[in-house]
Amino acid sequence: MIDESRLAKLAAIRAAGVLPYAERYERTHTLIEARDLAAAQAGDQAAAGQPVRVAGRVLTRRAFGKLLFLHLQDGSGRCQVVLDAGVVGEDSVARFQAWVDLGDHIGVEGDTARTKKGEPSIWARDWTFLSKALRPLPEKWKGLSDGEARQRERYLDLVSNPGTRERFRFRTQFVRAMRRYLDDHGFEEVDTPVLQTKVTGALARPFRTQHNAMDMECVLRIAPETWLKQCVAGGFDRVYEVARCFRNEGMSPAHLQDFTMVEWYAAYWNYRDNMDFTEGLILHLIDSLLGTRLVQVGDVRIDFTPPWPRVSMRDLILDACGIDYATLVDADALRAAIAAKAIRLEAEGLDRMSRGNLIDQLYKKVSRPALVNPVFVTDHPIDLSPLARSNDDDPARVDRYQLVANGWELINAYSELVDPLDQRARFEQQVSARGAGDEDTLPLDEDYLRCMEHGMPPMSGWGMGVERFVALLTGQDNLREVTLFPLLKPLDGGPGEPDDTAAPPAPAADGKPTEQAPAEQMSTEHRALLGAPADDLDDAGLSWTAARALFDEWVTTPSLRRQMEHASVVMGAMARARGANEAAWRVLGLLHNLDFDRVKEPERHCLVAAEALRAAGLHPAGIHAIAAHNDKGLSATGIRCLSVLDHAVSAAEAVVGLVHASSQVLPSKDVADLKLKSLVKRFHKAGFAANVERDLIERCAGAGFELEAFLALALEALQAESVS
RNA sequence: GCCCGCUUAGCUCAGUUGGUUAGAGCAACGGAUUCUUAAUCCGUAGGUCCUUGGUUCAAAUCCAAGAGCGGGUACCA
Repeated sequence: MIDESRLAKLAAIRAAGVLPYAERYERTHTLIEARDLAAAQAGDQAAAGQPVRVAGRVLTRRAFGKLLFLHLQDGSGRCQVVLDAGVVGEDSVARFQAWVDLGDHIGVEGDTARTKKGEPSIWARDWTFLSKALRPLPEKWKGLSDGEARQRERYLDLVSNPGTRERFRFRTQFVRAMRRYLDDHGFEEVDTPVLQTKVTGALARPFRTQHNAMDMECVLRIAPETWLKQCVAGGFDRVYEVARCFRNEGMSPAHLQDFTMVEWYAAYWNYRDNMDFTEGLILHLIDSLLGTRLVQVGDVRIDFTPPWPRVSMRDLILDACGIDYATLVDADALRAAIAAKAIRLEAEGLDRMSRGNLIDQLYKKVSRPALVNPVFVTDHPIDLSPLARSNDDDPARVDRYQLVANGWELINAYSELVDPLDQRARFEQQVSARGAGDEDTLPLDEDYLRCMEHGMPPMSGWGMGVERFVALLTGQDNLREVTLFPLLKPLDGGPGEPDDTAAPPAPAADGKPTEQAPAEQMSTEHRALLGAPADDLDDAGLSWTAARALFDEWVTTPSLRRQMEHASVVMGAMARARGANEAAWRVLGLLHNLDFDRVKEPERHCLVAAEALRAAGLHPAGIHAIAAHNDKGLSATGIRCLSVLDHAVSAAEAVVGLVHASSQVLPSKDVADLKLKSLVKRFHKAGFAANVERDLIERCAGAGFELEAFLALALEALQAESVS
């Protein structure tokens, strides 16, 4: 809800000739710099201060009539500002009281000094209005605590909860420090594709999307792995990427669908070199950013003191439950051993599960939850690692490790598989596993194989979930707490909180306000199809050329083509008269009867077109406007003529028929000879051109035109068109 | 996907066994105040109790369905 009193203040500011939204403000100090200057002074405001210019958001205010204390906050932190009528003048203080609300931004020019009570402050000599806030800040003491609000309106969380600000600052510093460390150790940062044609680099389900121009389905990457290894093949000996990845899978506190992974690869290293380097990197990050190797997450204390144990998965499981999977060579034997130990795995489809998956499930059940302090879990079974190098002594396992802490997998690393024949065999095994019903397998990647066939150096690398690590180091148990704007379902404009982006419904032709049809009256597909009404469009979503091409493809009957072209002309004139987007309005006019040649039934007319127009990219509100001109035929869908644009399309399409009919009865049959007076007369003569729907023409009122003015506008536009 | 929980003023929260006109603090508005820092004091205004339907003489409260969010679990690496 926009605050009425704030709007009134905004108006008062404007009325006084002051810009409520300033263009810029020259700062000399951040608030913390200014505060530190003041703090360094003697404890008395009489002491000569430093002149400063600062700016920030007004967070608190304590007014004593002629003396006013406030706290400003900028990116550095907070500082108290004192507005003393004896210094800035009584007018200035009064203006502040009348104009400034908590949440506004102001600039302050003054001198640093302490107050009588010793608070480091800035004594204003002048202040400047910088930006008016129309909505209030959250509670000033307790901040914003509602979890959903904190995610939906993260800016409020950031403004009012210092802990949130610090956490996201930490994330920035973490990534920055990691980049610096990698840069300092000979790594080069690259960017590889997010939009790709093949699922590659990990075992996960992708998000799918459509590439229109190339007419093909694409996927968003689940990992940058194979691209980075191709970089190494190309001669980047050490390479890394801070890679946004997308996995279309279940949500949980430890899984995001849209997350950041850092991956690096180093030529000539194996996974043991990798572990050594990783221990150094992580300790560097922790030491430089936290200053302690003890991290508290909830009740759990995690100790990063090195060296971190390196334990094979086989030993971990053996220790935890006495099962040695190395002696159990097939899935059934392992299943029997698990059953014999009365261990209950909760996963589904256990009886069909492969040996590798069973080992993985067993590890997750009996071992991983107990791993609190960092551990390198090494030597995974080969089944689950199609891109990792198999062990030279034991081909059933791979040279791989995961860094685990707090029960979370933080890093996944291996000696990379660079043998193209082995890699091809692994891919083929994946493909046959898929054939056997395992959905999450890697498809054969011929491009990647080809690269490997050209020769890759031995190498090792890893991927780290940035959110997981940052969450761990900031003591959070949910990754959303370290994601600035996590994905949330949109709220439809509920009562008291209307959708700010939707245009208000325009008055109907009779001048009474209309209401949007109840959503439940529309079928789901129609609702999706028709979109929300709008009074104007910033962008039709479809160029004139593209619209013309559709028009040529769909509309063949000459009279219909003429009618639609004329409607476009009238729409253009209406847009000009209203100062609306002429190009967009013309497109709507040209396309409004797109499917009329193909669809004759009134209850389907416009629906077929709507589908095609949506596919072509036309703005949903434009589709709504076009469909609304047949709202009688489409009444079952619940669509109604609501916005200015809706009314405009109806009026334009109908008036064209009246003008045409009127000009046809003239001796010359030329629209140039048609007089407005006669057009008006024929409008009111019901028998004349009876199938021209007069009530549609009257919808011009809903687009802001008097009837007669609208007829004049349409006539003039069509006459101008016919001469040109 | 399934199970459980939460949703009351812009924010933070009360609200008894179903019972008068749904309350408080902050924020807002009016007033007092030249050293406050969660300022204080006096006064005013602010509500679709998430939505819809039901039970009842009576619903924020009970029931049902739906929405959003959270937690668990499964799928999934």
